Amino acid sequence: MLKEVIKTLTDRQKLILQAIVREYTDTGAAVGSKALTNRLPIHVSSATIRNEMAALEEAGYVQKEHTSSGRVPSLAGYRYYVDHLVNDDPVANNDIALIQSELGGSFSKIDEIVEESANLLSKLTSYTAFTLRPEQADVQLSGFRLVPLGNHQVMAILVMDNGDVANQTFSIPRSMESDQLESVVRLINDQLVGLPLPEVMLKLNTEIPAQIKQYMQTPDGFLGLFNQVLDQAAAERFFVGGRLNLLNFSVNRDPQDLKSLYQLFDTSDDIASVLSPPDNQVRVKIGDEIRNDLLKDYSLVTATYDVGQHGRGMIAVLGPTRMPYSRMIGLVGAFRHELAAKLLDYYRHLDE
Amino acid sequence: MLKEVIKTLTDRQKLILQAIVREYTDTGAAVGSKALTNRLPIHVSSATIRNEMAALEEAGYVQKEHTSSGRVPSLAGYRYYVDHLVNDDPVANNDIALIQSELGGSFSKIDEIVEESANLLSKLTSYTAFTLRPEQADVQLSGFRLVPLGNHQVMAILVMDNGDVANQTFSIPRSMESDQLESVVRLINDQLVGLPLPEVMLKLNTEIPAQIKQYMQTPDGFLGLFNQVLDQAAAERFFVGGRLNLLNFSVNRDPQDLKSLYQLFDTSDDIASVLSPPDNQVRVKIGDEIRNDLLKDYSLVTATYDVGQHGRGMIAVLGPTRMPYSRMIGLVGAFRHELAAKLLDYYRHLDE
DNA sequence: TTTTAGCACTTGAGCTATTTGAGTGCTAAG
DNA sequence: CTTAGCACTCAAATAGCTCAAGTGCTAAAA
Repeated sequence: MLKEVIKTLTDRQKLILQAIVREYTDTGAAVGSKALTNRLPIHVSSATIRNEMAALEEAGYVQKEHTSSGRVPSLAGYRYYVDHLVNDDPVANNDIALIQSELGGSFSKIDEIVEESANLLSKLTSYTAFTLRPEQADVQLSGFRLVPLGNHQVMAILVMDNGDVANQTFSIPRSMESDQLESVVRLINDQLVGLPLPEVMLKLNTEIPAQIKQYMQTPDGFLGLFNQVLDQAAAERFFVGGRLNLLNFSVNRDPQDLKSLYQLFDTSDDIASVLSPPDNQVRVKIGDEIRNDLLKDYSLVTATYDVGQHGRGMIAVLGPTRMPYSRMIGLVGAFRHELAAKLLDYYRHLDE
Repeated sequence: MLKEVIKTLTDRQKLILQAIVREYTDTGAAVGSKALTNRLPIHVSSATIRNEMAALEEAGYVQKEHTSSGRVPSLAGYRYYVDHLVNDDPVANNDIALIQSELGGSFSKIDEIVEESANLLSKLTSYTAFTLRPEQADVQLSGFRLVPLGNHQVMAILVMDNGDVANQTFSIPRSMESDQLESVVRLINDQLVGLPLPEVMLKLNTEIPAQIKQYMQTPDGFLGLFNQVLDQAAAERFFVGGRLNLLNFSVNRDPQDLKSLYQLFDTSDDIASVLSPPDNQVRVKIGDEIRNDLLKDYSLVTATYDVGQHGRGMIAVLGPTRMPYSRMIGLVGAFRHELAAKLLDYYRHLDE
């Protein structure tokens, strides 16, 4: 993709573009030259502003809704604003306080913390928020249990070395003896426990089936179960908060589109791919930069958060292109910081 | 509540009311006397129909949107239609086929079947569907396990005699010894296993705390956990399918109302109380008969389904008051039948 | 050369007729 | 009891008008 030529703007043009974006994201109405005279730190007449606006329009940063309307920022205008003109508003103190108090409670799983983060972030922004739990590249299977529950029901439990637990109940053939089960547990413990997950998956599809046949006639079901449990654990990485807020900032949209959007939220693989690039900053994607047709009228503020050896997660806020970017960027930045701190704290308690 | 006086209608008035309801639920537009002349099995002039319509309006079964508009059924009109004028349309063959094929797969839990039913029912109707899993009045706690997972993590597993399993992981104090845990398990098994759930809850709040104190300094957390697991199992009784379909038949509604509705769906206790009376028929509640302000512009078609000794569940469809009642009643009737059959089949496999 | 005042022009939003069509109630004749 | 006929009503669509906010351009002022 060719990088757009960035027109050089004079300082005054920058001030005007900044004022247009601020005013428009605040009010939602196209902004005219007269209205701007009051909002600018410098004193110039509306005629001068009109001239500058014409230049900004020429450069592609603002556009008109119709011949005699005020100007509205274009996607390029937002982009320029976000790249060069946002000011670092300090995050409101009570926002920080709210984050700390809501994340301050005691949680019994990281997933709960990450899920609650999605809700909290959507509450703070009034938009829709996404969170991805930290992914540890080298997580290992650290324990395997089969617990007979009676009635030919058995619960399989997988424990990971990062504290994650996955479980699933299933039925076993009536013909199966309990010492057969024990043999299977021993086999799994010998062969798979202590290995990183990708290796576990690999072995499950190569060596293990042959060995397990000694104890079970039809190991396929049992092995499928294993995959299922691991998949399920993987699926729970992704959380959405404030789904319904989408209704607030998507007025006048075809209900069919809304449905598609909600379906997109529910297919975590798809949406995750849309999200953050893995660099360590707050990032803003505007309109079609999101590279998803359904989201081309929205903006996305994303950031990773770093939990040291336990990997990195991601948080994101989806809102209208005319969102107050300064506030959002500040908020997401603060949030990622608080969340990382909370999770580090959580892991510290777990390990000690 | 006083029973409304039901005006006696002539046969011709019944035909006209029936035609009005049909036409209106089909098209959504108020229906006039002229349009009806073609839709009626008898031949009368529009003037006659006008006279009859005036009588129906007098009786409260239809109303006008404004002085010179056609007629629209009133809630009482729908009620009369549902009570006396629906015809038993045979359910479409491919609807039945679809139900059977979607429910035909193999499921590992009844909850999955009941949840899938909610989705399927919403798909069939294009409305929003609710399902409640069968409740067995006298379900007993049939097993209790504590599985140490390492790292001071323990998983508690409760098994019910109807095959339900609930589980939760939690952390224990580092000071706790494994023989203490074993004692607790023994205590629970001796005192609680084999009892019906309500009694389990009772004892947990009376005798048990004192006894458990022998092994644990602070049993509160542990007992709270127990409640939590049981609550969680209870919360999973209730499923919603086709939430988003609400958007289709709630156009022009305040987004705030929609949010309240979705919140209502998520508080299963509230919504469950709104649903079916426990008689063994397909029931229709129209508008304010639902006795919930948020739902007063909707209709609800509910039915119980009977799984013999394993109790009864419930299914329901929520749609606009102008829904095609004949089709809905037929469909819900067929669905409850198929679902009951599937569950009986499931339990038969489980018990054998 | 840059800024500004002034002015003619454009446009959507809001308002007020006006028309049209679907529908009603009523009356009087069949 | 039914129906044709007619005067009447009302929402929805259409057209015309005004108003406010905005623009671009020109020529004078700085």
